[in-house]
Amino acid sequence: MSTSSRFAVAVHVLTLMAWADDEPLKSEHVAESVNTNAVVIRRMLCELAESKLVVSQTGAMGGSRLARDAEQITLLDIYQAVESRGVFSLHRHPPNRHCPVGVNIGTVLNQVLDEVDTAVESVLANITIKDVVSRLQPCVSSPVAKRKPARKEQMVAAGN
Amino acid sequence: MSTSSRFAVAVHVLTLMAWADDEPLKSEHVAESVNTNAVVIRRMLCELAESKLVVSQTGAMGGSRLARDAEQITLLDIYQAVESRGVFSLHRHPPNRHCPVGVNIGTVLNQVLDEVDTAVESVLANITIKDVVSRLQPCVSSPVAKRKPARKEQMVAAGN
DNA sequence: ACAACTGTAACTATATTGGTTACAGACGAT
DNA sequence: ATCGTCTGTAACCAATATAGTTACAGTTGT
Repeated sequence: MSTSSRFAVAVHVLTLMAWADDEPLKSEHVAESVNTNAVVIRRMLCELAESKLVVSQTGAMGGSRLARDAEQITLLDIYQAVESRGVFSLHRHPPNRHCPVGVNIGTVLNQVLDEVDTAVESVLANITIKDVVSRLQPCVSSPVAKRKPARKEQMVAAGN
Repeated sequence: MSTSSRFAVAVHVLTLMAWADDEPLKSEHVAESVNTNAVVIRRMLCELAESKLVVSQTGAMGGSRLARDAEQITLLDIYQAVESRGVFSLHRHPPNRHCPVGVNIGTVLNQVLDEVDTAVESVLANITIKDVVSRLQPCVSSPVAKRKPARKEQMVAAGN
């Protein structure tokens, strides 16, 4: 479904800043860790700045850092800053309103999608960037991700 | 994030079949209700058939119907049949493994994404197609969807 | 045999994301 | 003051996923 890694990248970026502990990071440096182009990072930093999660400084010796403590930034804050829509979408074109199912399915689907969004949000609201940093340290020796088999396996650090 | 309406359409399709109560539906007829092309529907019906949610019959007087009772089909079944990946994706290219954050962020992110997937799945597992059909009837007079303001508003039955 | 269906291939169209180059403007250091 | 180092942003192109369309082979009831 989601073809976008925006959330993953945004969490990565803010984690780097928490790790750097208030020292401003250059977009070029962040891009190296994320393994992408610095402009992609700067675009994302602008969105994060609009949501008051980071502050950036232009000019020489500039860079970006967290706008507040790492334990005051939840993954929900990040999610809302960089992912504009909910988890699912409705029909591209509205269904046939002359069909008894078509005319009302949208209302029911919206109720369901709301339940889903709420569930996702409550998971994300309970994890802070500080939590992510803490979870980072214990796994120095297990560089490969493990996830439920149901999900198409996603490797990290694979060939680089 | 999700640019896909596959889940919404699949729920719509199976709801139609539950509504039709075992009478086989033609793809052309389903497409009319969904407001799309019959081939799009047939493609999706093939996926749903592979997951044993519907059965189709070729030839004259053919069509598709539910493979089992509407209360035995959950939205999780549908989700797993038509949406291949989890809610979020990891980085497109693996992060820099020479960075202390980059080398381990994938592991931590996968843990988080698993939590999210699990939350979504447990919501969907508790709603059946029969539930959707029941929720359909009471809303004959409120054709416009209402969702949480956080989500970009999605209208149904808008201009058709 | 014929008409009415599904299954499927082969396209095209559309949208979103990511990557790249280029450059204006901010700012610290000298 | 000006120079080098940054961010912010516009304007592209590339890659990917989904949706829509036409066409047709194969299946089946009548």
